[in-house]
Amino acid sequence: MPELPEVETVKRGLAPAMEGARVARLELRRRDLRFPFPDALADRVSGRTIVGLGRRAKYLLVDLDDGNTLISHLGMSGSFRIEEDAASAMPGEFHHARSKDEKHDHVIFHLEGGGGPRRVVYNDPRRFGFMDIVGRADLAAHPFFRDLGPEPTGNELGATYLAERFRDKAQPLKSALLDQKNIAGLGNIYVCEALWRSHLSPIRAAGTLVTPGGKPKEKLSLLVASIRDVIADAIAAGGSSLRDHIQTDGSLGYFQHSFSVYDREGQACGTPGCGGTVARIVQAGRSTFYCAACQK
DNA sequence: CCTTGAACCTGGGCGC
DNA sequence: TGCGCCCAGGTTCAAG
Repeated sequence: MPELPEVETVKRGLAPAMEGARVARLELRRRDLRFPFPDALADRVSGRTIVGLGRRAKYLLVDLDDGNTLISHLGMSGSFRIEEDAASAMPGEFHHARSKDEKHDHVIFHLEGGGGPRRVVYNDPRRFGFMDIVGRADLAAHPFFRDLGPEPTGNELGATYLAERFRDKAQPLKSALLDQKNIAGLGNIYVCEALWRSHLSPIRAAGTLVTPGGKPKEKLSLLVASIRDVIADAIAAGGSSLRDHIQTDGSLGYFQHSFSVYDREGQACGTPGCGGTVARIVQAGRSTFYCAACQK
């Protein structure tokens, strides 16, 4: 589920509980998620102190005091939650609501220091998530990160860069934006939303946003601005939260209420004066939502 | 090189 | 109540 804004929200939610804490024990409740856990993962994390949390694309990074970084990807259905000790636990209804999923609690950080003993629990019904551990110096060269494009936040992403990547590409915009080598962290939801905001069709060839000389057309600059805006808005809203994704404090996000096209097939397009209807098509095996009337 | 499709896995929703 | 089918935020392979 989690695209960049959700992972960023998870990171911010976990930081108070994890940063500066000592991992008394890392508990692995099975031998794998999508991939087998790396050798001796529990031993390599247990006893270490967490010096900070980070994020790259859709990856959560847990920096340890021995120079290693635990890498966590939440796949489609991964989530973290914080459990304080029983004395200060949430009311019964909350416990009841989550108890049925306990069989999908796969990794538990038993933490201590800077407050009472507590647990950070990784839950992932579909087990598309994965974890690895690597020395900080080797992070950028790790296969997960080596080919990633720039973050769509701040000023890292620019129209000139994207023009280089899109030049002469017949690939549809939807697929080009989902490709993590072009931009890191976008997923199905925010690609649909960014294209709608910039009035660009998901079917349109990426190369049509570049001049014959290789410069970004104005439309491409607008797309870059839309991508930055939609990501910033989603982070500001606390990340969206659909179905099985629950934020670390147990509450649901609310940005899904402001989706303009995603999961809105058949509804009226929100572009002022458009009057079109949101359609659902399938591209590369995945749903695309857009308005054919105003996205060209 | 490019693009598509299947695979990984469970659960929710819907039609019957 | 239940069965069967389709769908879901991501990534990685294999195949054409």
